[in-house]
Amino acid sequence: MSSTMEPLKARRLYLLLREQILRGEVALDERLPSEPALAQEHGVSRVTVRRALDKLASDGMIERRPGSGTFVSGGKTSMPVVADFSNVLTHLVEMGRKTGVRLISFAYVNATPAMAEELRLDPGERLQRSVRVRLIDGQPFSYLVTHVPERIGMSYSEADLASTPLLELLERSGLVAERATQVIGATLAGPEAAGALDLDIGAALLSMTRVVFEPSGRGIEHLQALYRPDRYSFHMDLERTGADGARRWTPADAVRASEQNNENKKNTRTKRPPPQRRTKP
Amino acid sequence: MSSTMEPLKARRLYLLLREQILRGEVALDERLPSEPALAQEHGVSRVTVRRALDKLASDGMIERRPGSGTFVSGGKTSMPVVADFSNVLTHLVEMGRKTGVRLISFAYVNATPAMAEELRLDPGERLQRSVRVRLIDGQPFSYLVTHVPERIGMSYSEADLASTPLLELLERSGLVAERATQVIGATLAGPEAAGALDLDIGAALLSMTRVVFEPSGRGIEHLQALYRPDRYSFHMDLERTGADGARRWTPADAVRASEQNNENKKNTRTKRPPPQRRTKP
DNA sequence: CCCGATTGTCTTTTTTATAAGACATTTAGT
DNA sequence: ACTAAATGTCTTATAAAAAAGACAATCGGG
Repeated sequence: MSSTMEPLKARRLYLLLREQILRGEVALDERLPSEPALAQEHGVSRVTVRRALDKLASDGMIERRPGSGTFVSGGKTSMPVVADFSNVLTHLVEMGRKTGVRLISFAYVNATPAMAEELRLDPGERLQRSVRVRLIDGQPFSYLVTHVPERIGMSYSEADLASTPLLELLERSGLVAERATQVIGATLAGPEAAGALDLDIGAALLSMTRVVFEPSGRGIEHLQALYRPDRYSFHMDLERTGADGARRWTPADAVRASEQNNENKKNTRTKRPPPQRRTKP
Repeated sequence: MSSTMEPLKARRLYLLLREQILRGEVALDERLPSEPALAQEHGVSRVTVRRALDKLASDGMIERRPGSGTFVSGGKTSMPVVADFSNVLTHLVEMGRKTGVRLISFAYVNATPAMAEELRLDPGERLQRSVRVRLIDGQPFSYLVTHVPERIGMSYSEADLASTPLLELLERSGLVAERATQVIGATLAGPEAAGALDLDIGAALLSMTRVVFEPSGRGIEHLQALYRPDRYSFHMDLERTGADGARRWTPADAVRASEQNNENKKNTRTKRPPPQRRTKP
């Protein structure tokens, strides 16, 4: 299965160290082996080790102190902006108000066969296609490609799109969103998405595809969303209800945006999350 | 933000074409530009174009016909094994029965500070750490790293782990799982996960971190799961309930495993999904 | 204050990826 | 059967990444 397109050695080592750190195999604030040691251990040159460490440092995962060594610096400093889960979409609407939106492109296109099928429309039907980027604190965190049937898209303007969440626009114009399907997956960043999200090409992205239907069964919105996983993730709290025979997990809460953590590699000494644990009775 | 670790040209082109195909900018079964044309268009040599196309072909995204050209071959042939959403975990338990499990490693370790905090335990407490790979039809689709407090882990054997889902083992030994938190994100495959999941290093992975608590508030399971997004994804169907004033989206269904599609590059002519659309009334 | 070990920054050589082109093979159409 | 255009497979030259080593700058500890 592995093709000949082997990653470069530096990238390989980067991903290896990254995996170890994320998994906690190297504890927080612990010193990594020295560069010469890593070079020998992995059978590569020090230049290569250095490139891998450079990338880790720019990710904010390690901190390098000349003369002392390189140290693991708080891997997961994600702190929440919690929200309700039962209303995933509603939450997104509300969040749309707090965050900024950049409209990248806006046009009318013919539906591809695949798109038409997903929206339960006739193939070749005209669709309004818009590409937007959502920002939080001026930092992009999601890349959204939306397709809406032309006649529906006519009910709002291009300017509306840059300021108001789409679902709100749709309901405002009398449409009823009754059913929706969502698929959450992962993919690699292509040049477009990477550029819009200020990421390297080939970075990991959280993807969500959502199709919203009106009571008649016809689709009124097709959304392909790509998220920077370090700035956005899906959270849910579950509780077990019901007796032992018919036990169930019921959602209580979900979808939260992580406030970005790193971003500035030369910041004021990595703060690690407070221990805040509880002693046993 | 972009570091100096630029992807190679072949990889860059691969991700570019991949993005275009997934986004439907090149329709299904349509012919791509010829190799020389692509080379000129992107300012690279034909060898590089060729390497990018090789990778796309091994992903099953394109089909190359000597003398004719290269064609897009059904990008998303994912077909379901649907399940209920309200009981995400229950579903996983049931699915555990249908799929195979390979136990990769099994050991007792000291809790890292981060792990102890997530489980609300004392730092340094002994944990049972197990690494498993879940298979569906003999193909790996998830890589699971589980941490369980030692005394709890004692209640079952290593062999149990390879055959029975962990949550079932826990409840079988009298423990009550009352609360759980899940976080869904995305990450890049390191060497370990990539090897276990039969993927290239640097592939995109769906990640889920789950922590289960008993009524006392102490954690009894910490699961770090990595999924191959082409074989596993989270699905949910939502319905809008309630009146216009207090409209809500309520989940109806979720978590499904896609039956794998490609995998064998030399298979019996790519079958494309049946059109199966509906005509308007 | 010095010593040893570390990261930071060069240079030079070797290895690998890419570029450029020639030519064979397959296919669809005339 | 022939032709035009496509992929498949080479060869050789160039550009870029990696290896190997030297040396300076910084830090911590004895």
